[in-house]
Amino acid sequence: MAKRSVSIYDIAQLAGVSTATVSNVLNQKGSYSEKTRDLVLRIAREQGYVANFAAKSLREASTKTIALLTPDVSNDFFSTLVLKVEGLLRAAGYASYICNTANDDEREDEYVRGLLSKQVDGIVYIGGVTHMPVRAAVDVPVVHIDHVGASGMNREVYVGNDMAQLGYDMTATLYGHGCRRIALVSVSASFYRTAEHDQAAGYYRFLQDHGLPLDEGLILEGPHKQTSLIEAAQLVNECLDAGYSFDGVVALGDRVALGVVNALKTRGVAVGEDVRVIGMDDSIYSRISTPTISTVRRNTSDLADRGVTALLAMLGGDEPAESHVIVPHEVIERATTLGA
Amino acid sequence: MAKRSVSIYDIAQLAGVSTATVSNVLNQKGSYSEKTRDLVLRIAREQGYVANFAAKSLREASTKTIALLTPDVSNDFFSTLVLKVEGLLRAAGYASYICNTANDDEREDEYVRGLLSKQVDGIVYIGGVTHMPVRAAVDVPVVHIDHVGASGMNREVYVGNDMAQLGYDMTATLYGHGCRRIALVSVSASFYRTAEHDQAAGYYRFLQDHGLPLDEGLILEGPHKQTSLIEAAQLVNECLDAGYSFDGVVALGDRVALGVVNALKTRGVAVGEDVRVIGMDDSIYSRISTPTISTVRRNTSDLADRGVTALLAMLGGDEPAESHVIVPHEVIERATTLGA
DNA sequence: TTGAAAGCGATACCAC
DNA sequence: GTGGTATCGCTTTCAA
Repeated sequence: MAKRSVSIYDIAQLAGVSTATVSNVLNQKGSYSEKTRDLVLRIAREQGYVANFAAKSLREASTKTIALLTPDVSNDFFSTLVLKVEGLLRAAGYASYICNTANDDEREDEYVRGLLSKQVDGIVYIGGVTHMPVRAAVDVPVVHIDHVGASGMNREVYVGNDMAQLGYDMTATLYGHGCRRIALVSVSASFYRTAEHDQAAGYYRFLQDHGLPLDEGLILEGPHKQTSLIEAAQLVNECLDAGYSFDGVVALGDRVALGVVNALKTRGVAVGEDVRVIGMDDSIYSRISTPTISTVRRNTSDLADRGVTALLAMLGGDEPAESHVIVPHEVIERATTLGA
Repeated sequence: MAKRSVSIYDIAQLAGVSTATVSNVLNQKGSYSEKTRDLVLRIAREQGYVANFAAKSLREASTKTIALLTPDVSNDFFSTLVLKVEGLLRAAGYASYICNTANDDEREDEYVRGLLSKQVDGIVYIGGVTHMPVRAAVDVPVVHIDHVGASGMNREVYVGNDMAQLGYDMTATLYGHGCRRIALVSVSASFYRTAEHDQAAGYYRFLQDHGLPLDEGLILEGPHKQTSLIEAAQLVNECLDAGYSFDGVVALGDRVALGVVNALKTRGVAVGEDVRVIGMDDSIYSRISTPTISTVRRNTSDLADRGVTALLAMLGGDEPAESHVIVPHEVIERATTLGA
């Protein structure tokens, strides 16, 4: 089906030289006269020559391709990360193969198996949680960016944020504005499971450090059976209907935060005054909301950058500088904590 | 760098048979005894054999891979389409190679050239506008889904909506609610250039058909230099500040609509009552807004389905049933046209 | 500077 | 039912 294209052999024939010479010219390797170079190049252009990637890969046992495994490209945060990683890799001469695992273990296995057969030179996990079965068979360098899933392979690097500290800082921000009854809202289910646990741990630690009581009624966890937005709103309503009250909300995600804000607004609560809310990821949701939502920015450029740097080092045969890279985060205060 | 994997030859040695037999067993082709089959399969499994994709592709001059070219994966509508197309192709045994062109002609050229050398079996353009230079060299089947860019190749199919009719219907919806001074807001720039022109044409035609005057002051076009959201809000403010007035807004996109709604709300206009607004794409933006935004749903499942069906037909060597497929759209009325 | 030839891994034709 | 072998397009050594 694919184009029966002109091969290096055809070019050689037309130029009256050998395939070796053509290959040299095309790859700017070895030596050749200026005359042959011009001739070969001209003919190649005239014939519309395009190198056969399969042949090249077969011969070189390398595809100059990196697989990007992400649970959900339609997620704002992940897709930004994917795009940035792709850009950096492209600049380094690597193509990216984007794989959407939909957080489905089986699908991921299938992918990884396929990727191995496709001879990808490396793998970058972006976001989500992974199980490990197939991973054992992988012997290309692997980088995890904001991805949970220890495995203990040799050429492997983790890049991410300090999620516990992040949860701590979110809580601290609210506390700084005078909040003393702070709720935690998550619609985790399985998606970010472990990462969310870390954040929750930070929240718990802050409460403890500051002598605030831990009220089980203020820990709102949804099963993530519907849109985060709807579910978060529901959790808030159930909580308030049950007679609990709070003056601050740590929302694990901007979508969740938006749901919380909407629910509060509907109940006539002055968000940013009576109740302060902070979300996470600095996504579009936090910016389009009225009032605008305070959030935590995790530097995607940094995450991508550090991850790719480590990967390229490993691809070059070097040991990466660190196997665990922590990128700093930054609290962005907006109307839901600063008030009007 | 890539795994120095067990080859078919190794399996043959260990099983004491020829590579031909191993290949047959592995591909369930030709004939072989049950005994050899079990033996070969067992050894292959034991050795963790994975077929070398490059070798296979080289030999078969086909990669069972389809390239998906989209201008912007972070766009809600496109990414949904990409995901659906990918799913359908996977089910048909094809892998997808997702390429983000960022609507950059040069980058697209680079991609297409690369794809050809990678021997993709087909190309699916999803959204956006394309120029054509490199396309001339392509001789694999091409499908355009919601994509503008005629080329006139032989194996080529267009799948999309009737954008002019869509613009017409949007206007008609507002008209049906009594609107008579209807503005058109677009932040097009180059992105959907032609598609938006079609929609605008539908809007013009409706005005004409119903004897409404065309007021140049109500045609708001932004250069798309910033977020659609911000820009749309700005356009609305400028328009109103200039003394124009309107009772309906056709927004070419839900993000644009959201910007319009926000601007109006800020100015104290009762959206859905004094001014009615309709957007397009039925994206998350139209659903999270307060008030919820009326919109036009373009059936992504249908678009993906029709496109993939046509592609598979062409890959199978058949002529596709139609070269231009128009998928119906559907107006979804919400609070911004129905009122409270 | 240039070329002949081996070989990457898998497939498929054609004998046996 | 099974196996020898040419072949896909390219890179790379080694000689000339």
